[in-house]
Amino acid sequence: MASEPAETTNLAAGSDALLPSTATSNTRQSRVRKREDAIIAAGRHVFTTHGYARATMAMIAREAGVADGTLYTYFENKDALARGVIADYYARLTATAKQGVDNRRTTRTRLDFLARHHITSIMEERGIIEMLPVLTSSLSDFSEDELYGLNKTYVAVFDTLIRDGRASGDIPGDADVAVLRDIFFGALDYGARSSLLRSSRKGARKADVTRLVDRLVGMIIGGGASTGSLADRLEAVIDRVEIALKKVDN
Amino acid sequence: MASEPAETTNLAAGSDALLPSTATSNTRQSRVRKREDAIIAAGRHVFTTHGYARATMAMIAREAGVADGTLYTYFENKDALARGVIADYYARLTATAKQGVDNRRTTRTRLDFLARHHITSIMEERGIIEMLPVLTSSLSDFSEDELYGLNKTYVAVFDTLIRDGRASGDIPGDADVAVLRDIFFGALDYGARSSLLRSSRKGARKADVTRLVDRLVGMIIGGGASTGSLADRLEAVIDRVEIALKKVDN
DNA sequence: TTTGATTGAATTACTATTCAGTCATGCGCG
DNA sequence: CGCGCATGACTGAATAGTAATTCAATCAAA
Repeated sequence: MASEPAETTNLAAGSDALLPSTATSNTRQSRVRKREDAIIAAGRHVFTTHGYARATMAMIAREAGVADGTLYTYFENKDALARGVIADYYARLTATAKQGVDNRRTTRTRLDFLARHHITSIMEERGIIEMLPVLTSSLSDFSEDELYGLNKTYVAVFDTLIRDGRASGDIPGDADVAVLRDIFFGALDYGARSSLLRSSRKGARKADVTRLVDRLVGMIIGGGASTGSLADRLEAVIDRVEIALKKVDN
Repeated sequence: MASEPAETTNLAAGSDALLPSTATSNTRQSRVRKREDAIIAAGRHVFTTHGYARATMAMIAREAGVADGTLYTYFENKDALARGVIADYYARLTATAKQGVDNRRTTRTRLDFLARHHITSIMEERGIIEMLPVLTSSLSDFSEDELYGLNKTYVAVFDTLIRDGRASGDIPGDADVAVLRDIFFGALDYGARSSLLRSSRKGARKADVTRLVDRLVGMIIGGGASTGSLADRLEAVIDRVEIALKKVDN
């Protein structure tokens, strides 16, 4: 946990974002914080493997090494605990995404990184994301929910990337950023799910990811798979005419 | 329910796919079937509005107009009932998708229809789809699950469309169909969710859908988002030529 | 009359949550 | 310096509420 390669994509556990992480400190405060971390880590694991409904407070307590009741001094209830887990997840996801993007130069490598980073994280902790609908349903004013804000902050990394890419001329077109966002994250989320279902071997999954990311990035950077030059499109049209004419011959 | 416009996109309720629907028949068999339909309809409504966890068997029974215990003569348990609802949903979704595609000529209009059809259905009955993760988690061999098969049959409509489009030269490139599928359905699912959260007005949501679908179809067909270009006009001409040729064939 | 569907009150299971009691820490005071 | 108390953390058995599920009794069609 101490010497983390700065460039890695995965979201190692534990939220040591704040405080100077004095590993030796043993004050009351620090122990409380450690415990909170342990509970969140346990929650992440249990929720990820069992899903919100099947996960029980008892499981989480046991895994965190505390009594059932202790959970309630840290989180008001199961719902709040799950939200805590998600908040921690988003915090790490956003931080590593930002960092990775800042470390690259070109729009293409940045986009490529962000795509891989997202789909990889999703695949590793799919269960976390799947709790979102359960927690937010029956919430008419979702825009006031903290989770909405966390997600917004996260996707802002993408939005900024697109705007910068446009400003520098790397990304053609002027489609609504929201549309590109839907396509980008939607494809990655769906791709993560289907790859996990389809391929059991890790190597196969990696290939799935590469294929999808390459195509997706190409579509966004290239303004469409076949850049849509007039000549290209005319050629496609000519092909169709020829095929149609063939029918006439028969 | 009797005189349904053939061209509509929405998935009217009730699964009258099979049997000649003798509205007057009053045999034991027919009443049993009617009751099953009522239960599925009630389940669909309750699950959609409350989500799997908050929906109770009592609610569904009340809404279906039967006693709690009756549900168990039709479905083994809550899980099976939810699966029944999903199966019915997929059956209708697939049927209307196929029908709509078959009713159009060009690859572009077919793809456009399929995209709108999908996102519209999702937006209307989002809760149904969100039950999937809950029901399938803890299922290591998902590929053996019936729901997997239903989904596969549904997306096959897209796969066929892409292959046909390629054969006729409408769709350039030779990227893995699975990749296009991830992008297509992923973007639509994600777009449905974010539009529902973002826009409360129905008109705004409609605009969201149009923007996303146009862009997405453009990306796959390769035409880009631009409209009214020379190429578009040529394509329109070709459509007319093809239709004219059909008439010649007859 | 038989047979299968239907009923809904009773049962069962499960778990989130509470709380009275225990414990440990760190601080103030002798 | 060391002692004991006040404070807050921690414990886990008991509670409480919720629904899923069962089943003996009833009903209605064939």
